Amino acid sequence: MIAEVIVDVPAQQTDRPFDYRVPEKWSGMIQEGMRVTVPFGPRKLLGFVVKLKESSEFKSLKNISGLLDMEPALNEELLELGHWLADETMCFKISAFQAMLPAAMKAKYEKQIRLTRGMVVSDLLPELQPLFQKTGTMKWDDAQNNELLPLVKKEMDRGALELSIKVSNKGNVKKEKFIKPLLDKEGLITQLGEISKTAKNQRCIIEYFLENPIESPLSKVLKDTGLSGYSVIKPLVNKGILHVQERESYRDHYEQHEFQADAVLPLTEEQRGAMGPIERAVEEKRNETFLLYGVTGSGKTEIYLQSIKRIVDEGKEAIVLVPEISLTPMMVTRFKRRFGNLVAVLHSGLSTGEKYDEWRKIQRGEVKVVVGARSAVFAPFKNIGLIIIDEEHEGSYKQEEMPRYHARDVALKRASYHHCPVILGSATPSLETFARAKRDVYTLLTLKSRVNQRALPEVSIVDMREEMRGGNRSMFSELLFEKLKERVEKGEQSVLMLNRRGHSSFVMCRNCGLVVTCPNCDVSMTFHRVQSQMKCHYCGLEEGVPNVCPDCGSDHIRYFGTGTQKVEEELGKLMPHARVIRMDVDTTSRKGAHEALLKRFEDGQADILLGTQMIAKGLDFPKVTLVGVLSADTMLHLPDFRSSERTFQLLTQVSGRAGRHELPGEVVIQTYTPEHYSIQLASEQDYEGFFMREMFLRKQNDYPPYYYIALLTVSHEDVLKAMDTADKITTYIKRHVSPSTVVFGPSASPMSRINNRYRYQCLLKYKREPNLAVILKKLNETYGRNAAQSGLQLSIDVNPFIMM
DNA sequence: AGCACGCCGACT
DNA sequence: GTCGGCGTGCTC
Repeated sequence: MIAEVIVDVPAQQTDRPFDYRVPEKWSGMIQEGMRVTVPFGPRKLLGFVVKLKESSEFKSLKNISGLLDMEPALNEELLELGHWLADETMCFKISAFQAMLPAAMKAKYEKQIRLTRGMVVSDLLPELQPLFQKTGTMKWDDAQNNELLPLVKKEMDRGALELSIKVSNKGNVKKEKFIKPLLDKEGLITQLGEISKTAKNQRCIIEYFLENPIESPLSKVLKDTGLSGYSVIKPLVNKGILHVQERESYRDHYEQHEFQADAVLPLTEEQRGAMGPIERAVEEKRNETFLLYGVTGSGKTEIYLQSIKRIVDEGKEAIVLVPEISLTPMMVTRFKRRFGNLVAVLHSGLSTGEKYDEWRKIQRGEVKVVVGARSAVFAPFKNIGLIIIDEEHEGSYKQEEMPRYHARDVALKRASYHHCPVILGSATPSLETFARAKRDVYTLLTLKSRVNQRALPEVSIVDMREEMRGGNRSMFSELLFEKLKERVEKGEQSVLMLNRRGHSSFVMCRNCGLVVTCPNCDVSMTFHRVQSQMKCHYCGLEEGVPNVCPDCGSDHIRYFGTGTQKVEEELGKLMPHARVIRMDVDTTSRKGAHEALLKRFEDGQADILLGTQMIAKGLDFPKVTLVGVLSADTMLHLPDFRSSERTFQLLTQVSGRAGRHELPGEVVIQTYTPEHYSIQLASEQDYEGFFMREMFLRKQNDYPPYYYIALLTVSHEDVLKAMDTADKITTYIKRHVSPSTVVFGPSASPMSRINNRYRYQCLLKYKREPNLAVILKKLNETYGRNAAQSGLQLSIDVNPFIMM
């Protein structure tokens, strides 16, 4: 038998199957989708079997050298999905396959030295013999560190030793010892009498099993008895008193938490109205896409939960995608309470091992529901009954690295394979989605009212230019400051949002106007107060703050703009009594910090929660009655056609944070452009008004959803090379596309230089471009080919989410 | 991506 | 004469 293998080399020239012979001993075991190790040139690599066949065109085949899986890592559906993903996003097949699996299943390559076949340990130099005694191999690094390489070299020249590469899983399966008594109560008591009085620890263990005569994990036994190490147990096992068995176990991130089952909430009339069509689609196994369009607080999650319940009762599985930042303990708790241990959770807070274990639970069918961020869309379920994408409009569903996929597209693809419905949920759907719902491509389900009948909060817009003219130079308008003070006095909570981290956004010389910019990226650097450092948010460069202007030598250096740190500082001055929690990338980077801060706020340990966008999503605190947006326009003027849409969505989302419970809520939006439609309409919570307005503009400018777009970015350390190549690419495209396609460029990218690489781009807008795949593939081949040598990088993003 | 092969410059 | 620079091309 012959296997076609995609090898673990992400390069243009190796992005095709290579044929290998399957050794006789594995012919019954090997299956498509399994990971294997294969010799590739002088190396040994991981590869995926994509096809099994009887014969090969190729004459001198090598053998597959090892199996890494007992079950296919990718089942038939996922294997096919991988090919589709590679085609669709223009990425290498190997990258597509790896993206669908947990990082733990990537290859770990270890150089090692091994005894040549036919050699025995005693043939070696005496110094080396003990090292090879056990396994006949040793790690290359160990040999190097212990200065053994000269000896090893000698033996290698003689042919006694040889170099080999060990290929293994990056992550490993956790094994745990389980201990149980082999004797009954009587027997244990007898043994207790026979053990010497000095063996205190052994007696302690026996006494433990007298009280708990059941099998327990070793870790539990040790913890309960306060002893440490297996060495205490071993003699008892040897005497035949205890029995030990090593078994696989799962690392459980939520081990410490207990989740009490909760009751199914009664649905409102409106919710039931939305449930009906979903239930019917589920019943009829119809591949229908729903847009569940409901204001914040309208009870979308309960609809998800009850739809999933039906699926699970029928023995089918469900995938729920949630944006990374909304995957809060609150959200997890809600699912765990309803579905207990039938839920797997996948998010970035888990360790590699924990993610691997959740994946294995899914693959083995031990769980029926997955709640997770973007990559959970690849959950290896075999019988999917429903896929849900919450906060459908969120940008985090689009992966910005190599397989540049959108989870929504993958979900729709998988749903069509499984003949199951998809629910897209949002209070502010993306224009693309809402347009499709209006054209009946998706079924629109609307939830107009909040579950508890709470009115939407009252929103005030403050014109900061007026404030400025009125002599208020602080970052708080009078209105916001008054309201904030009032809340603090009343003991109610407020949320303040500013979508910028750091202290001030930039540092400028007032004498010559120089702005401190990153030497690698041509973007202004951000001042961070705590470390008293300038940071580049794109390449991560950190530098000290200049005392004098590096250009003109003037000491009139001033900090401009406002960051979360500066707001915190000013709040401290203006309202010394208010307790503030600041939440941004800097205070939440430590694992678990995010949760801890929110918990503190929830427990009422602070009056004000100050943060960046991350506080805008999904949080639900009963005591929050005021939401302040310090500067609504920060993201409005970015060179991206979606900036209005994103501003509208963000403002609508934060506004929804206020007054979700008994107390009525208020929102204050500060802005320098109060007349802008996305700010006006967000304050009125008028999604449909915004939709109409924005659609008109998109139509005028040939943007999605009227046109599809593809963005090609060329980067090179040399400006001329980058410009020149972008020019050639643009010319090529112009010559080959159909007349209805519009090609822009080449132009400097809005981020003209990142990490010392100059960036030029070319943009295409098209309605139907039958040649697109061929053209892009061709470009990828010609310019991606010698990427390493020429230093040129070409990135192709079909349907980009961020234009920069 | 690695790694070998291979063809031209400055050295024991 | 050789060691070593990195251009070119191959890996079943």
